[in-house]
Amino acid sequence: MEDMSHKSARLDLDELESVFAAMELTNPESAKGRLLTMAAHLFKVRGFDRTTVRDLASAVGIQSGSIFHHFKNKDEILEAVMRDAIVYNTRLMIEGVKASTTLKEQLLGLIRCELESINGVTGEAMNVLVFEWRNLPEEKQRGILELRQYYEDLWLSALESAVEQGMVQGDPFVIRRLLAGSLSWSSTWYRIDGSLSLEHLAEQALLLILH
Amino acid sequence: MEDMSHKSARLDLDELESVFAAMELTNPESAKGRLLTMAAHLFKVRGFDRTTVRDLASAVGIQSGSIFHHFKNKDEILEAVMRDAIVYNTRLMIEGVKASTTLKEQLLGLIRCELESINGVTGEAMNVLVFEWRNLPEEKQRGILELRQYYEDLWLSALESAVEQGMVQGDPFVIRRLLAGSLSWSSTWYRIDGSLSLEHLAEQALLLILH
DNA sequence: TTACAAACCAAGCGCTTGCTTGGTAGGATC
DNA sequence: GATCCTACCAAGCAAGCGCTTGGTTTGTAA
Repeated sequence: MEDMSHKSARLDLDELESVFAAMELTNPESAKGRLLTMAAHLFKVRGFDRTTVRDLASAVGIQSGSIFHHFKNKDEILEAVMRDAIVYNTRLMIEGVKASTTLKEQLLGLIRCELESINGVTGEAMNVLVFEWRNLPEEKQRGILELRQYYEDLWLSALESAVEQGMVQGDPFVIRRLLAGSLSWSSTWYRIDGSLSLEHLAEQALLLILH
Repeated sequence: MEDMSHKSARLDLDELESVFAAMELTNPESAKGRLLTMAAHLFKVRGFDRTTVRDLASAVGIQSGSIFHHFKNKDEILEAVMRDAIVYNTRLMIEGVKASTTLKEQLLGLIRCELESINGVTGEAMNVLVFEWRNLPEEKQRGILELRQYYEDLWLSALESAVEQGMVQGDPFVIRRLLAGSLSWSSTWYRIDGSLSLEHLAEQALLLILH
């Protein structure tokens, strides 16, 4: 049995770094990297279930059976996409928080980071993380949730400070959920090359929580 | 060719009423109604693709082939769930708007209505509408979008008034999208029988847009 | 040159899927 | 009491699915 005296099995920065080192999503040099990028793309536009291993294989120019040289099964591809998406963006968030001096700046930084993660280069993978969650087997969900915790803790501690200082009204947990919905949902309507800049959108989103 | 001089083919209240009369989702008397309720349930918890017609059939106690006496194919079940969910909740919204006197009250009413639609009795069907959208064939998406327009127009006109009066800051369209994300997403974390009442959540959500 | 592993191919197996078919039970209508 | 219609069953087909298998190519390093 595991020690359950802690609320959750937190992972520290070192662990995060080691997982980061194994990330392949953004590496177009390796076959596995290309497979993951294309998987993120197809999983986003068609959904996980409607994407067959034959679709994925022919999209990267190999035979369907060859996929299973790189991944044990289809679920593991989904897991890898999600894991890499989280790890990559958690690193960006940590850097963003470090770089900001005021609390307001920090909140805006977090919002901008999250908007970029879901509408920028890793957008397809993050979309898969958000909208294909149910397709991940439960045991693998737990592992991904653990990775996500680091990320969510950054948000909660920032919001707690903001509430203490009277910048934000309400329960930090509820506010985080409401805001998370707004930001995740942006991928369904926001176009990064449209007339609304991501910076303006981030400021509008910051207005939601500030009082 | 249709007349395309109008931005969208708006449907009026009479049409809405006639579609409403054919709604079966909430009718446990008819076999079709029970089928739709169970479909909404299964589509929500497993997703459309992972719900087989055999699952659905055995859940209502008939043979899998018998489903196709009521629906031409599986897609039409999804469409019917979505259509009934929209029509039912649009009616509630119209009544809510009529009943409110002040603008603030109207906004709170719209928020409460949307929260109830997605977390209350029609919650499973509304969840299917929001999260299984991609699984609906494109031609059917257009029909459902048309139904949704009435509903979205209610929101936009209320927000436009609010911006004019200085109650709300920003572009009504963007604000509506951000808020729609918050409210839709609530189904993933909010429990209607938990410690946070739906009324309190609605007030917290209203705080997001008010300034 | 040989040795070896990683990357991939060609073929197809076993299973599940949406859906079809031909038929039956039971109630309403004339 | 014959006719008809709605709601269903029992059986199964064709297609598509994830994944396996045994073998071949390709790159690397001794």
